[in-house]
Amino acid sequence: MLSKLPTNLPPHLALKFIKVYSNSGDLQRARHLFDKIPQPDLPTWTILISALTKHGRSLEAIQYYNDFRHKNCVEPDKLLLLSVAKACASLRDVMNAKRVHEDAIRFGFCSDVLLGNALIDMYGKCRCSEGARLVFDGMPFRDVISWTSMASCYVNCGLLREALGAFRKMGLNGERPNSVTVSSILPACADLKDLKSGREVHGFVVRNGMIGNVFVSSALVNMYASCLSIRQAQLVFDSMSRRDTVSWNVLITAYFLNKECEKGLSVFGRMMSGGVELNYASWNAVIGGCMQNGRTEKALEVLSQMQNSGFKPNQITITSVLPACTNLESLRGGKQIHGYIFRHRFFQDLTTTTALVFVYAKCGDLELSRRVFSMMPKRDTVSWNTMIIANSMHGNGEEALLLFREMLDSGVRPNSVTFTGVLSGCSHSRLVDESLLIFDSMSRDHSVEPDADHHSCMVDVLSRAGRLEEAYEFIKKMPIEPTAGAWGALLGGCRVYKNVELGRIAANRLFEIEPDNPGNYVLLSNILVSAKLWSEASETRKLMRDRGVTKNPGCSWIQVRNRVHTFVVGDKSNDQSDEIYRFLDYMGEKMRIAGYLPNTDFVLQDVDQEEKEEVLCNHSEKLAVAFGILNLNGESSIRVFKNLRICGDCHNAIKFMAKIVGVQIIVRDSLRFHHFRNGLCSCRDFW
DNA sequence: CCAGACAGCG
Repeated sequence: MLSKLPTNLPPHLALKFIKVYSNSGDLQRARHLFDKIPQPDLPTWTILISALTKHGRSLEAIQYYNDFRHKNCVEPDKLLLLSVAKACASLRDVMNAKRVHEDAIRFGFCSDVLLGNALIDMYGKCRCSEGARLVFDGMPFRDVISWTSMASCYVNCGLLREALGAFRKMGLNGERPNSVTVSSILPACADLKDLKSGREVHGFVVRNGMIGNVFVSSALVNMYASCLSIRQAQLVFDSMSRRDTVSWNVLITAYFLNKECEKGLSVFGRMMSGGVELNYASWNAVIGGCMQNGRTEKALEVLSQMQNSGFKPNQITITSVLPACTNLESLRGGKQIHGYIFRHRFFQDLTTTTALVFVYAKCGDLELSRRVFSMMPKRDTVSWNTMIIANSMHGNGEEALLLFREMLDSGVRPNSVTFTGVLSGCSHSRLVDESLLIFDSMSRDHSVEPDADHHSCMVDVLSRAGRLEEAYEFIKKMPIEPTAGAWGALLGGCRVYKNVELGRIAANRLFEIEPDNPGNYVLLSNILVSAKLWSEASETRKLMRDRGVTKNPGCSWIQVRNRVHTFVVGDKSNDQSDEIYRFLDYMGEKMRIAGYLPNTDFVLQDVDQEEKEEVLCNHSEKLAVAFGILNLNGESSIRVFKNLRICGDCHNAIKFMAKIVGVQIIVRDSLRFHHFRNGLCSCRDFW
């Protein structure tokens, strides 16, 4: 067909045909015809470029615009620049945005409000507030749209206070905000959780009769929800005369955000039975909401419901349910979703890939985590943080530190999470001097003020290095109130280095701050027992009992093939229990020969020595490890998960087991990962 | 020429 088109048309006819084709959306023909014209005139360029933009073919529009700039001596007109500005906005193409801006200045369109507004909007979509400001400040006249575009640009750039400032200032400059302004500004109040400003805007909305606008009222519901004023959110929703899918989605999100899962689910139910059209955001809001509230099983149930309704999980769905694979510690599930991500080419997306990096790390497979990270085309603060934290969890402080330096070199700015990650990595690897340097540089070089967690990390660094007095001094000199994290770090150090005196001080503070945490009583009791202060140890346990605090039952689990097998202390409920105990007996003998001595300090019950040793053999982590070894199936490593900190005797015993059996044993306890290999643990015995 | 909801890190 194309070949049959007339060629060598006179210009006025070519323009006519290009116009017809462009308007009917047949851009293939329009382009074909255009490309044959040796010297297209301005109206022809404009027609083609604006048609391309209008039909979402922004990349082509920009290509033609650059052609136009290169080979043309014709000046662009306003309409042409407007179209290209729009194309740049939709592609967030800052480089070409600047060219359009340049041309607008060069050809004297600076004083045009319409084009100026379009340029502000373009810069806003490109997240370039400096550019937008330049245009805005240079405008001789500004209207509501100029102000709204500027405020909207600030919101896009995360400059929320500036956005609110623009909203307030425009009134002083004689421009009255319209409903678009209001719905641009409310998300800023929401993100800032600034209920006061939000109410102020709400008042403005009521006074100006904008409440009937569905954009405005949905934004109000969202604002109240973000500020955790769920009743207000519901009231606004109830008062709405007209509601669309987004209004409902916002209300669903509101309840999940306020931790009211059942209400969120029931709103979703009412939405479905009321015949309101569902979209991806509706499903994702429910699935994501369940995930955020720890309702993993429910999330997966809604996921299959979603698929049954003909919605294929999209990038956001996948990113929301990925953490389910860490909640269940299901590496296999993670790999399945990885396949899905790969097949659907969700790989370019930073958020999705970052979530995957984290899932692999949390499932215990740091190698896979590294591999996904290394394939990421670009990385932002969160993705670097994730990889740093992954290494810290696995006890690779040196690598965490290297990644941190690499992150700085690549020009990505660290935030407070970055430092928590690096510092905790340092503490696990005993990198004391390095972490002191980094701690000092936080505020000075990176304008991140150390918070309570960072201080706790430093106490941990010093405590694990055995510098307990220094750690205590550090706590005493802290500019902020020491948290349970700080005292807990000191107490942990006291356990490792058997320091009774400081252990008592730390524990007594902890008994005040978090009287219900059983771990603190257990730790102090362990310290006292190892110092042979039996009566004081039993006093501690009595204190715990008197306060009605009970030790959380320890439990360990391991996934073999598709099933998760769970063990508690002395568990005999597993199908292979007999085999497990026989194996542990046999192992015990071999371990003793290799030099293993049971450490009964970790037994809390008042029983005699022989019984104590027996109780040790029963610990859930030992049972799970034994089960794993018995079901290796040719794998060279096993992964065990435990809900509490690993017991010291088990830690020692597993080192022997890993050496004797010749496998890698990975145990994730409540704090970190331990990689046991060849008689050693990656934590270098500072668990 | 200006507006909304759903996703990642301790």
